[in-house]
Amino acid sequence: MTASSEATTSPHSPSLPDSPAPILQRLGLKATPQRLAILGLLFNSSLPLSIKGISKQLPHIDPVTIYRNTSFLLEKGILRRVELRHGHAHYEIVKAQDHHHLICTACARVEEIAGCDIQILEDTILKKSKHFKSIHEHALEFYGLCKECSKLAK
Amino acid sequence: MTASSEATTSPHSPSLPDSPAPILQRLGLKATPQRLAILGLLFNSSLPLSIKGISKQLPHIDPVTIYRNTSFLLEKGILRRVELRHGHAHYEIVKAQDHHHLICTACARVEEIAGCDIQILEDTILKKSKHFKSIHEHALEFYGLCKECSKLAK
DNA sequence: ATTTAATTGCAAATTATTTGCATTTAGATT
DNA sequence: AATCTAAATGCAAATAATTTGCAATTAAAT
Repeated sequence: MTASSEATTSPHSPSLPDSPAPILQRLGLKATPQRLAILGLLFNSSLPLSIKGISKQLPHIDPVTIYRNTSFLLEKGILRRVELRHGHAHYEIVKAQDHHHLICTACARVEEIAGCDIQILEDTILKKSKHFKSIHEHALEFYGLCKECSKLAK
Repeated sequence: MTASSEATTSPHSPSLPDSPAPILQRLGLKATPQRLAILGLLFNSSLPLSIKGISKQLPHIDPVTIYRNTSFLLEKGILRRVELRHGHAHYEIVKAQDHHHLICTACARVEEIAGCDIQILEDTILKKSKHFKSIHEHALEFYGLCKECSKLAK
């Protein structure tokens, strides 16, 4: 209960991850090899990963452990769940700079879109809303065809 | 095959639904009572419905039939699938004017946000993209707290 | 070295969704 | 109106994603 949180960490907003181990410490989570491996993988991935994707690269870790860790890290705000319409969840590290994705609806290609100006809309939306008080997150994905699939068109 | 499509319908884009029966005819689909009921329900709903939501209001229709019809109508562009993070799909009629949703992450409240200017971003995004040729759809949802849940805050 | 709560792995349950197949039926044809 | 046929339905069973229970293990505090 007496978490020695003497803030030796950087001064930016709550959970801007530096690297796996410090993150876990900061949250008071045990740095198990499984956790470090999962987080490490996500840190090095340029695109969101599915449970299976993680599982394939870390076959010695039980998928249940991956499920539990991802949803835990999701709650803690370290991970974000991305909807790619592939029939299962995908996760990525929450980075300082917000971004979105382009998803090919023909093949499974995903590309990151840098930058995001949506947040500036949020105040306006709330002003117009009848029932809502605050917005803490948004999801924006673009679905289309990648160049390759566009060529194979019919 | 000889669908008597003599365009008595309005002159706007491909599938802007008027009402259940005409839509089905236009697509060459049988107007079964089940289909009409499902479409009718969605037409009258101001918010996206889940399979269960539809099922509850139409208990005499087998859920499998609802699954099959929603995914069929989804492919045909009559319905859109909305991601509310409730653990299952939600569907709504595709209307002329694009819109988005506010979803309370504490209770399950959903509110519609009228209007959308995201499409004007699409060209810019494609110009910057390395692999993508076209965008035909986007999903934008805002997650936050509704006023009621905000009061019950902790 | 000891302790303990957190974490893991395995088995089994749950939930969402899909598929196979025999029966029914909307709508076209006569 | 009776007949025909492909499309659509309902039921049972399969699959896929995710969650839960519990005993065994382990990180990190003492």
